[in-house]
Amino acid sequence: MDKPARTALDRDAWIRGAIDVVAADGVDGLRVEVLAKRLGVTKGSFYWHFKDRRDLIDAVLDTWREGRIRDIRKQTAAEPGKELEALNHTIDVYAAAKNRKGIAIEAAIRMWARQDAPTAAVVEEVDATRLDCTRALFVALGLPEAEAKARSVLLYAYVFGFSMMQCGRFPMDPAKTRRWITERITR
Amino acid sequence: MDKPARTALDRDAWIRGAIDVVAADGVDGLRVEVLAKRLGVTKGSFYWHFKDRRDLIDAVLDTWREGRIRDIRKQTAAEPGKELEALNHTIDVYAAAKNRKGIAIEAAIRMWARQDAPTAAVVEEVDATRLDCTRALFVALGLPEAEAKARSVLLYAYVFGFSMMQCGRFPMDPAKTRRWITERITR
DNA sequence: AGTTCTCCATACGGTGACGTATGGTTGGCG
DNA sequence: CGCCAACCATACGTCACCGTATGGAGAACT
Repeated sequence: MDKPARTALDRDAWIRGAIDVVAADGVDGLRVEVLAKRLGVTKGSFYWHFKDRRDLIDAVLDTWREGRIRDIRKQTAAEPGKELEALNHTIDVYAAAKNRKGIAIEAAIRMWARQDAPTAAVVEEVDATRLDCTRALFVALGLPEAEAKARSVLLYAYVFGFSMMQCGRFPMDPAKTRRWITERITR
Repeated sequence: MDKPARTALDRDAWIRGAIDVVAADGVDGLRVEVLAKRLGVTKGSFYWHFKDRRDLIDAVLDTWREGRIRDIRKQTAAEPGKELEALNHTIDVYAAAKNRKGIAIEAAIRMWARQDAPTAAVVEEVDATRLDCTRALFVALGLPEAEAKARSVLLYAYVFGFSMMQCGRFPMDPAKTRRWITERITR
């Protein structure tokens, strides 16, 4: 009889801690011994749960990918006839940048993806899913395929670029500006 | 008589090499001994030209800041009456992403800015300049101040977000899509 | 009660990188 | 010719981190 319950939980604790570190210092800043100290244990624990540092990074990546895909699916879910609300909601949620940690993780993983091909594939998958979800909403609104695609690209590039720009400073642009931009993208 | 000509040139060679490394591996990947090997010399040379690693990073940052500010000024320069062309040209140049290395450097420095306050200030300055240059073009086109600002934010966020998205893959969107988006932003 | 399995601590060797100290080479100049 | 300054190589001590080997401590099972 295997009882991986506690083991699985501890592995997840490592992954959660790793995600915090990645958000703060990037993937390069993710060091086994440093993370161990943060968690109040030693390397001995780590190398029981993980094969090596790369194994942890892959686990972080997997967790991130599934979380992001589940999230975009949830945010863009819309009952028939409420697609416009869903789009506005999506822009609001993602461009609001209320979630600083999420943005930091996104930036870190994207940076890491430049050097690591498997990570690049994960990022590409997340991007494709996000583009597809919003594109589907525009299509449901009756727009032709080409325009729906163009609008989804604009939406995503804006939201993403915008969140990347304000790395640390306060919003800097009034709600009025955001409203104008949202209108411009969705209508 | 001081003859800093050759000295200054060699220091610049180090900076140029450092920029290449930053583009490829990020600021964290910028290591003194590794860069020295790349340049065919040893650390001895480095510590003659620079105080320490931080000194090199600051020099890279300075070079980047001045280059980016000069570039956006150049790209957005427009004779009276040709502001729309200038805007289209700007979007084309920056979103075309023909310059992969430039994008990589931008991403790396932005990532680094999350951990380093002085760098964050530099990034902020570049952002502000870029936003201001495009905003001025919209104002020259007769748009009210608020809308000019909103459009410049949309333009910049799009261009920047777009270039960040395709980290490695081929364009993926037809010229037609880009045209539609450009129209949407500028008119 | 003894054994086994899970989980973690400790100790070790190895590597890569930082910054310093010091010596050598070259070119210009008195 | 001899000297000095610019420029670089070599050698050194130090540190952070990786991954492994090994030894427990405690729960769980028999």
